[in-house]
Amino acid sequence: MSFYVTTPIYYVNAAPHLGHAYTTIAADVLARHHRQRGEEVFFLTGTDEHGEPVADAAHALGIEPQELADRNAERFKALAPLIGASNDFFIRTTDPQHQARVQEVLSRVRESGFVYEGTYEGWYCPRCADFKAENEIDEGRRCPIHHIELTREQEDNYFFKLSSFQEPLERLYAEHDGFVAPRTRRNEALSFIRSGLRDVPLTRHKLTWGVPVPWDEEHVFYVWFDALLNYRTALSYARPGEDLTETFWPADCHVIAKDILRFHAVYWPALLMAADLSLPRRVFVHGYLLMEGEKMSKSLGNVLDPFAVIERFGADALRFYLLRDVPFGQDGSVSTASFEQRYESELANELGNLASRTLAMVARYRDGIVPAGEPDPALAADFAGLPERVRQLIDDIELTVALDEIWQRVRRLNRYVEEQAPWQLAKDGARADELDRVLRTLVEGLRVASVLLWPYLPASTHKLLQALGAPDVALACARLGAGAAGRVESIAPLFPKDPKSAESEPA
RNA sequence: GCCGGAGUAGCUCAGCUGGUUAGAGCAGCGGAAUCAUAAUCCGCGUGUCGGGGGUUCGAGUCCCUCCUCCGGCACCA
Repeated sequence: MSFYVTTPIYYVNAAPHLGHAYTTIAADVLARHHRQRGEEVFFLTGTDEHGEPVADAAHALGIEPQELADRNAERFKALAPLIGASNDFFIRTTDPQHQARVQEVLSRVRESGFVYEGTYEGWYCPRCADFKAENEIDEGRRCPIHHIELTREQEDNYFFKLSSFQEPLERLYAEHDGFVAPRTRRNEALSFIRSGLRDVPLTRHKLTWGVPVPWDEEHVFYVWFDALLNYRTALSYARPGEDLTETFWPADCHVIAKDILRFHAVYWPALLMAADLSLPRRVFVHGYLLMEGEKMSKSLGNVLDPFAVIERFGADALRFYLLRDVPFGQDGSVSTASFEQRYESELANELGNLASRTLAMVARYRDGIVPAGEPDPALAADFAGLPERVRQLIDDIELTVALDEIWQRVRRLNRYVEEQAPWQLAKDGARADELDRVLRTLVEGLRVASVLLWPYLPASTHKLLQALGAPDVALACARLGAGAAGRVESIAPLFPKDPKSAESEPA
C-alpha cells in the first residue's frame, strides 16, 4: 500500500507566508497519518520557478531570474523543516531532470496530435511585456499596474487542444465523484468545464524564462504546463538511481488552495489524458486564511507571522492552531488573539496540563511505575472506535473534524481525573486497586490521544510518548490497553504558558 | 446576468437521507476540588434556526419566492 501526497509548488516571485505554511502543514498531516498506517508514503513539495512574474520580479531587483529563483527557493526549502514538514523531496522546476521530463511528456502530447500552431491575440501591455487577462484589464483598457493603454497584439504559439477533453472530463467528474473536493469546488470546476472548453496556449514566444520547447527553440512552455508536471517528474529523480514512478503514480491527493483550482481540476487531468497517463485520485482544495476577515496581505500588517509564532511557540502550536481553528476546506479567520487563546486554553491547559498532572500522579503515588491491568471499561467505551473514526475522517480529508474527535477525548480524560479524584483514592490504602486502575487508564488514554495527535503535533507528542515509555506511533497502537505497563518520566511542560521567557529546549 | 455556496445562541460554528423539550466550543455569571503549567471539573442560554408562502400527522432539515453576503464565469504561479 502506498500513498502519494503533494503540495502545490510555490511560486518564487515572493517570499513564503502563512498561506504556504498552511498548505504544507495540511499535506504533512496526511502524510504522517498514512505513515502511521504502515503505508509507504511519498510527500512532495517544492518551488515553481519559471514564467513572466519571476522574470519581472528579478529584473525589478536588477538580477537574473535564476538568481531570484535560487534565493527564494532556499527560503521555501527552509520553511519545510521549520514547520515540521516531513516531505520526502523538494522539487524545483529549474532542476534539469524536471525540465528534461517536461520536454519528453509534452513532446508525446504533441505526437499524439493534441498540439497545433496558432495565433494568440489579446490585450498587451508593452511595459509588462505581456498579455493581460480579460478580468485584469482596468477601465478604459488600461494596464492595472502601469495604467497605460493596452494595445491589441498577436503572438504565434502552440496550443494545447483542451477542447478535445471536454467530454472526457465531464465523464471523469461523473464517474469519480470525489475527484475534486469539497463539493462546492467540484461544482465550480464542473460548471467551468460544462461552459465549454477552449484551447489554451501551451507555449510562449516572447518570453525566455521557461523550459525550452524541444521542437521549436524560439518558444518556452507556458509555465503552468511545466509546473503541473512536477507532480510526476519528481518521482523519476527524487531518489538518485531509482525511479519511484511505478510505486507512487498516480498521486493520491493533491492539496491546493482555491486560487489554482482550474489548473488542477481541468488542465491537469486533460494534460494527463493527452499524455496517456493515469490521473490523480483526488484534488483537495482548502480555503483562504483571512486576517480580520480580509484576505491576507503583507500590506495589511497585523498578520499572523508564521516565523514569529514558531520561534516563540514552536511549530506544533502553529500546526494545531491552523487545523483546529479553521474548518479545513473553508475560508477562516486567523489572528494572534485567537492563536494565543487556543494555545493557552487547549494546548497548555487541556493537553499540556493533563500530561503534567498524569505524570505527576504516577510519580507521586506509584513511584513512576504505571500499574499493570485492564483500563477502566467506562473510559474504554468512550475511546472505542476512535482510531477507525479518525482514519475514516482523514480519508475524507476532514482534518479539522478528525482533530476535534481526538480533542474530545483529551477533554474526556480531564473529566475522568475529576470523576475519579485519584488524590482521594491515594489517602485510602484499601482503595489501592482502584487507584492503580485509574492511573493505568489515564496513562493509556493519554498515550492513545498522543498517537492520534502525532500527525498534528509531531514534536510534542513524540516527547510525551517518550516520557510515557511508549514511543510507537503506529495507528494500530491507538487502542486503550495496548500499551505495556512500565516506567514514566516527568518532563517539562509541553506547552509552557510563557514560552518567551521559558528557556526550554527546542520543541 | 448565469451558476454554486452560505445566512442557526454575544462570537466561531455542528446539525446526514424531515420526527423526543435545537446542540458544541469560546466569552459571561455562580459553585466544587486541590493531582497539575492557579491548570481542572460542575451548573446556568425564553435563540422569530434570514423574511414570506407551501407540502406533511410533523420542517433549520423538502418545494416556491424574496432579501443579504461570499465564490466561480479562462488563459493572473
